[in-house]
Amino acid sequence: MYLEEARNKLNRIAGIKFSDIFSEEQMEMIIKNKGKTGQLLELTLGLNLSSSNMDFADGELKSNKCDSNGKPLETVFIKQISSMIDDLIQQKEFKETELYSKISNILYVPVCKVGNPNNWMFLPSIHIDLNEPKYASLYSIWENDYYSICKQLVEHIENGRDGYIHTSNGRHIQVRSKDSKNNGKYHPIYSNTYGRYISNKNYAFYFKKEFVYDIQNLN
DNA sequence: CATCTATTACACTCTAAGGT
DNA sequence: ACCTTAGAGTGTAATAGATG
Repeated sequence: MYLEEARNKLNRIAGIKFSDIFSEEQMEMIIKNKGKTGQLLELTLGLNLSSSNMDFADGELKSNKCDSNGKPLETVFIKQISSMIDDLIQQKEFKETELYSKISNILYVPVCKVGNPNNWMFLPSIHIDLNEPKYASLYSIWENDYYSICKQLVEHIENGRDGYIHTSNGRHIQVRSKDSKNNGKYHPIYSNTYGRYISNKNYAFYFKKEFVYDIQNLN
């Protein structure tokens, strides 16, 4: 499915409260399972859940918790970094990274989660196509963020007191820890470049709230 | 310096994919 | 067929930072 098709579908259900879109059973899952809303959105748009890198044939779906005005209440998760850690350490060309392909064409969907889950709703989406002239400023921010973060990670590894990576920030993009325990253990990241573990747990790319504020101002 | 707010690190659930 | 891992989604406690 292409992003545009999903955008049309989404905008037909934007503003309708969840209890009028989802079944009682689905509503129960939304309350119990913290990650369910994004998955139900994918299913409602006609996507299949998968762990492939991209949601659409030509782009990515990103939903985020916000208030009734669309003000973001959380950072936006992008992807884990363990699979591309050596690309980051070696500062691979931004346009050739999995990160770029993931964020170069985004359908951003704010999800208003105020009060009773029955009254939650999707808000109108924002389509961010980095090739559009109006988003040229975003491209340079993200490119700068990417190389800045790469350098910060290397700095942590080579000169930090523990030799491990730590939270690294750009203007819009951030790398910070994101992992869970399995049998009491995290999932450390191993670097082939250094031939050793460079973290004690997994880390991920996130968009900071500034990203949302900026794309809202551009629209 | 006490209190409020934002950020950071960690926690949790589910699914697909891949190995045995 | 079963188990493990990675990746998608989130929530929240504790800390750091801002503010009166």
